[in-house]
Amino acid sequence: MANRNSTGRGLYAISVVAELVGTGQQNIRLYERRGLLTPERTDGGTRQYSESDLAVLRRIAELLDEGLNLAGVAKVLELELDNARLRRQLKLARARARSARPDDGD
DNA sequence: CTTCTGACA
DNA sequence: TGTCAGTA
Repeated sequence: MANRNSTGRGLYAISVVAELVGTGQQNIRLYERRGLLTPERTDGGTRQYSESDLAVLRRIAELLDEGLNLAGVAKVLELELDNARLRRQLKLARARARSARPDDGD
């Protein structure tokens, strides 16, 4: 598996993510400039990409391939994050309702 | 490794 | 507009 730090996230340098995603380092830096992702930085300023950053980059490649421009990709990513947050919230709310009212399940 | 600039489809 | 090469 990938290298792991104390927080349990695998870390990658931009050169390796570029090869994994199949794009150039320059493009990945541009995506960051456009607000599509925000990788960690070392004290020296070097980008450290996590496993989730890698997933986002693969998603970006997918959306670009479908014909979206970077502005559109940024919107989709934002909405997908909101959607994931809402799903987690709904799951919790359902669990609370279930325990408070046992005879009326889903 | 970083940033910026310019050429190309 | 996004990608890629070259540079400081």
